[in-house]
Amino acid sequence: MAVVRTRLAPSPTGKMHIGTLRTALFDYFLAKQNGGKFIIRIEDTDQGRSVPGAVENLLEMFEAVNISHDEGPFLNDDGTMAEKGDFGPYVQSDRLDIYKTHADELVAKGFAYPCFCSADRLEEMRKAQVAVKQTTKYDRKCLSLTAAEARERIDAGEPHVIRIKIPEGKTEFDDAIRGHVVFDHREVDDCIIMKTDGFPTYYLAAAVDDHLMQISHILRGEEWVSSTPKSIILFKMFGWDVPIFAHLPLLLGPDKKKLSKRTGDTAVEEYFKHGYLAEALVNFVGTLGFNPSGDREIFTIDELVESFDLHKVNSGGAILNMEKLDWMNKQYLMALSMEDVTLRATPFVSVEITDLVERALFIERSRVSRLTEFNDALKPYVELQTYDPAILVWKKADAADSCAQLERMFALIQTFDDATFNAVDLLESAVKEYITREGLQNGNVLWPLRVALSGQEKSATPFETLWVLGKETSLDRLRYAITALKT
RNA sequence: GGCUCCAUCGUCUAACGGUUAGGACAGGGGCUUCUCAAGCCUCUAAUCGGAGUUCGAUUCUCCGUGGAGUCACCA
Repeated sequence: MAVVRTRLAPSPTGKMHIGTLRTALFDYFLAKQNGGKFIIRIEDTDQGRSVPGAVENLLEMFEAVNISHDEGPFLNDDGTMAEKGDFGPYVQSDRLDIYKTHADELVAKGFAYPCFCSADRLEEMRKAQVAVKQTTKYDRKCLSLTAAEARERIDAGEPHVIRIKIPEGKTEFDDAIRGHVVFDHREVDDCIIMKTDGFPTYYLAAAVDDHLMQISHILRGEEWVSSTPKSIILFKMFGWDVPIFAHLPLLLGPDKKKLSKRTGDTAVEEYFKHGYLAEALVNFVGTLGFNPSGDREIFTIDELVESFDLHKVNSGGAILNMEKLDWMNKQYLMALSMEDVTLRATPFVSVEITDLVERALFIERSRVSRLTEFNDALKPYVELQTYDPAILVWKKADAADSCAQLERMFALIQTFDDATFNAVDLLESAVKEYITREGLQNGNVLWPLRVALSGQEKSATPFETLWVLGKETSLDRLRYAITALKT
């Protein structure tokens, strides 16, 4: 098989879209699996829509999800950008002369023609076509111009565009995901390939670059299938080999329509802000429309690279199941080491990161779904929240018993050494041995102990809480609870 | 509306033409248990409809139906 070269060709019009991430992932899977290259190319041919900082944001997101490209723009440590790769430049606005040359070539060959129609005329024309239920497409008014006439008007400085002259016939192609697709050219518009401002449109720029950059597989969203004939026609006009097309199923909102800002979060950045881990997001998005099969749900990125198969990609759109993302995020959270939890949670936490906070984060990581929940989860550890002393009493006991148990615990815990306080399981066995030795019931002891330590009816185990708080704070809280029960 | 694509539990999905149609999320019940979380067990829940091919269709073909995408000097 020839060298696999995939490319992601985003337009810098805002934050990175979650669908863009999925396409990027599949590009990456396919390239890595075949020892190929993954290229990023910036499609900024619409000057009006380009947003400053969008490329930087895109590259930052790539860094965040830990997938790297082989060619294209890269972010330097100082925030400036540089390019890597032998097929640059990788930003289309730096390639204008290339497109101009190619457009001229098509005009010279009679495959394309200048058009002087105004936006107003075009609109009128479309209205008329819609009125008689015709396909809306350019009526080829300017095709009848002679070369001399056109030359004269261009030289006179008249604004014009270049349109491709779609030949008669039909375009057939084998989509790697969808199979055989046929389009009759009667449905294909003489679309514009060069705009008045001298910039190319997507069709021309993408075809030229995909060829020049030796792209073997074009992965893109399903919204592009209907424009595929235009791309293929261009490849053929230039006499180039046509790459393999694969149209990915759309990512849908809860309304089953193409995911938009109205119906859910579309920006990858938003998912990070909401406290999702990059690994979870990659796992989730990377298995949407593609499943390695088997009864597993959690996959590392390398496992996805290994098992990826373009031909096993679904063709139906996928609604984002946010509950499942939460569940998946939790799976990753629970697997984090103490060091990693601290690292990930720190940006979401408003209190100072102390040893106590680190321990609390480690314990709470299996009790939250998203990083944003840590801040609240931390509060009872950092500072005892006021509570009704009545909650100290276990449902099967009374206040007097609870108070007595707390006093015994106070005495017991005073005897614990540093080594015991250094490990949750040591604390647990020490307390439980005492309970057994004294012939007590777990509930009578553990419930008041835990509530006194956490100040909460629902919380982590008393042993975990002891470990987080340390001896001194633990005893303080027990003393407080005992006093509260006595008054 | 034209064109194109798509169709398995509510959602994400699995199933060489032969399975009691499997798994996961969510939901219900239970176990465990000092509470919550986790874990384990369990229940509810799907092949859009109709023809055809076949000994046998979730799977192949056709026709419906439904949904989506697209019809810009945006990508």
